[in-house]
Amino acid sequence: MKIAVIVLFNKAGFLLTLSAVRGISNNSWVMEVECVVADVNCANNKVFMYELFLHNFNSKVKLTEEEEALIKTYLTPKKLRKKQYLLQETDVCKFMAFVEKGALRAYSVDEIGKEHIIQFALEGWTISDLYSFLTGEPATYNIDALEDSELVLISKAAHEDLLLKLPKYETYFRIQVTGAYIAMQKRLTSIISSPLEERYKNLTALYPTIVERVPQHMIASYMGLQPETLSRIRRKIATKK
Amino acid sequence: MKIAVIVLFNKAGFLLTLSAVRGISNNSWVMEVECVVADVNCANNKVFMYELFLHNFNSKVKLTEEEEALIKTYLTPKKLRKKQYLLQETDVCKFMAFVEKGALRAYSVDEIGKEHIIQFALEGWTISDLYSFLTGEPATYNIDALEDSELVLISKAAHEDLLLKLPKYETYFRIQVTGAYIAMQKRLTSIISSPLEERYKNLTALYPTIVERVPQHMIASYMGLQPETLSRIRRKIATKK
DNA sequence: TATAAGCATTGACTAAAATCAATGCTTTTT
DNA sequence: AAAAAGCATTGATTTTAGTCAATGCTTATA
Repeated sequence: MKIAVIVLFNKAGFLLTLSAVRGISNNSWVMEVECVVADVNCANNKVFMYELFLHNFNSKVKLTEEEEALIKTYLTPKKLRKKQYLLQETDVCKFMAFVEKGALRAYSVDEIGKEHIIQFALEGWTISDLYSFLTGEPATYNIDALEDSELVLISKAAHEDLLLKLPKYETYFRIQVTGAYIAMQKRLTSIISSPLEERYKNLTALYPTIVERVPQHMIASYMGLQPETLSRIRRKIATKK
Repeated sequence: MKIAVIVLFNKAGFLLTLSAVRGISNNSWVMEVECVVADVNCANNKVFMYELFLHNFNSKVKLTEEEEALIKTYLTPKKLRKKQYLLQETDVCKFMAFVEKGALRAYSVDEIGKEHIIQFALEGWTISDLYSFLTGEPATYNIDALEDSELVLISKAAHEDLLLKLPKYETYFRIQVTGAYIAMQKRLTSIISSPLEERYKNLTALYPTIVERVPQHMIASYMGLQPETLSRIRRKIATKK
């Protein structure tokens, strides 16, 4: 006899339903449920192995098996449900987070309560409040999950230890930060020198997945615009074609 | 008998007058000229020793005397007169430049010929088109001198050699880039989240020397504004007090 | 020393983006 | 299944920044 445990969550990650069905027949409804069960198991129970992180690392600096094993001892896996915080303003940022799966954003909140998105992070990106992480000062950014996400965390202690013990880690980090610097410089150049229409086109060309997966008002925030303005720019582009 | 050679340059660095005075008396006019002569000699002939660069390096990673000597063999001194280019768009950026003395700017030029300043570099700062420098692609920025300047150049070959031979160089570079990244992230945050008045106040608070030494229309360009707009913001701030 | 170039400021006007308000649609929640 | 929340779009209006043109001042050039 098979037992299927049916577990349903809403998108924010709250448990909605929990029930068990015994003696499953082969009608289609139950077949579907079996699929869902498998999915849930996969997302919640399967040991998750830092695959993408290690792949990313190796593509920049090739590691031996022993080095990989060493690094793994410094990593912490973490799952975040949609809307959960990884970091809140005024807390000290204790981690750098590499995204194995999902999507996060970093944003600041101004005096009148408006959110301003400074960074998105999808699979393969790293997100953190680097200033707070490195100095121990309170964070000025909030970081939260836009989708259910799987992260690899590197703590401050791990970071410092790895810098000392594994020269390849310093190389990896150097390349990583340099790339982030160059990308941000391009973004800044685009902001101060390109008309809005160009900026939006560049963004969709450079990061199509972000534009697809993230709500449009967040793209507007990332561009420093009101959602209405971005909507009008999109219409302008669409009608021109 | 003393001989004073009188050499006068205009601000762009062109030689205006060259003459010699023999048998100098002690009246005040000639005394003044003697001072100028000393100054000119100092700026043009004195061997220049990477003092600030090495000081900056040591403040991040302490070097032994031998290591200092090694690094020096990789450095090239260079003087730039005001308005001279260090780098022109479409050329490949061959150097990172550390500013010992003077002031430079990096800027892009848009389709309608407008200049957009992406970075200033005063004493102690490093300036380059990092993307072009690291990839060998044509530069997208121009870099030129705002004042007569003294630079320490690090070539691509020197950079790569030092990364391999001197781990402390990698550490220095990593810290340098990380700092630049954090500073730029703050600038970007300010752009997308603060009203103009705040942005200008922040800029003067953070980099008073830049605001003092650089013409106002260049500050406007750095902020992504028209010169008239910055002028009006300054008046607004001034009248509020 | 006279002339020209560069720069900051101001005013009048135009263009662009923000704000306010309303609608229809989809997704979530109960 | 109904109600609520989130989201994108559109229109009308206000606010803000850009553009064009002129002036006075300082610095550079011939």
